[in-house]
Amino acid sequence: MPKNEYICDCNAVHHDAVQRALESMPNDEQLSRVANFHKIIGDNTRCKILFALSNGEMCVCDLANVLSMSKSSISHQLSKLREFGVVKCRKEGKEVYYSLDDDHVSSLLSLTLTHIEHT
Amino acid sequence: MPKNEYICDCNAVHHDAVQRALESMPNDEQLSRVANFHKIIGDNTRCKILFALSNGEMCVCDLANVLSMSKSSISHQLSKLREFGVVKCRKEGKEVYYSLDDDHVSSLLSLTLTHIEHT
DNA sequence: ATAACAGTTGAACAAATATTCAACTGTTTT
DNA sequence: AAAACAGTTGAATATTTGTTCAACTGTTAT
Repeated sequence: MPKNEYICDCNAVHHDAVQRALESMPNDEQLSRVANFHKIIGDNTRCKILFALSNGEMCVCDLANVLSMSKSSISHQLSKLREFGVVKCRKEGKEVYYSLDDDHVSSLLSLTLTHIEHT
Repeated sequence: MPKNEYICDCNAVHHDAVQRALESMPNDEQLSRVANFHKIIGDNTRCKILFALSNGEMCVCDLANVLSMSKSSISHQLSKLREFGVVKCRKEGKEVYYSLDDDHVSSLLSLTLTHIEHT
């Protein structure tokens, strides 16, 4: 990459390091998915929902009471979580039961929790 | 928890499930830290910075070129990443070299990447 | 000393996001 | 059939968050 193609006006560029980083960089699609995955977990409300669901399935009403929030608000967040494949749901009569779609998420949360603990 | 203490107006509450969720729920402080940790990674720009740094330290200018963004923007994000203990920096003359503060982050990223891959 | 440079910072602006509210499904009960 | 209920949805509002811009710090070179 010739110097004049750089965005930056400075001379302090370490060409080899830049090159290496560019080569090993995941593509845009992968990068967005990684970022979005963390973004979806990176919210207090959704985090709380996920911790609650790690004990087993719950209906919207249960979650509303656990989080002390409106059903509407919970429902909005649940639909986001479902959109990203983090939770799934099953309907039974008037109620809808939500549960974690993936053990990965649950184990990731407890991993993060223990990591946060000793920092 | 008596029924009249519930936020929600509905009768469909599963008291035992709600109770269990409340008992196992991490406290507010822990929860915020877990959520914030994921939030800090859950952004395209910061994610890209972290992937770049997983190859070794880089100065602000290098990162600006890798990401094709302004030094200012990169610097703002770096200060956030540093605030949360994800990266650290070392000064050498006019330049400032950033690196990952914790192997945990790097391994978390590649873990997420592989998880995202087969979904 | 002065100029050039790498990086930082705060304010301003723009974009993304969370919650509320009200209206709406679809299911069950009377 | 009508009423009651669990949950969903879209629009509106409020808040958070990312980038830009311009001014600034501190270091090195002239």
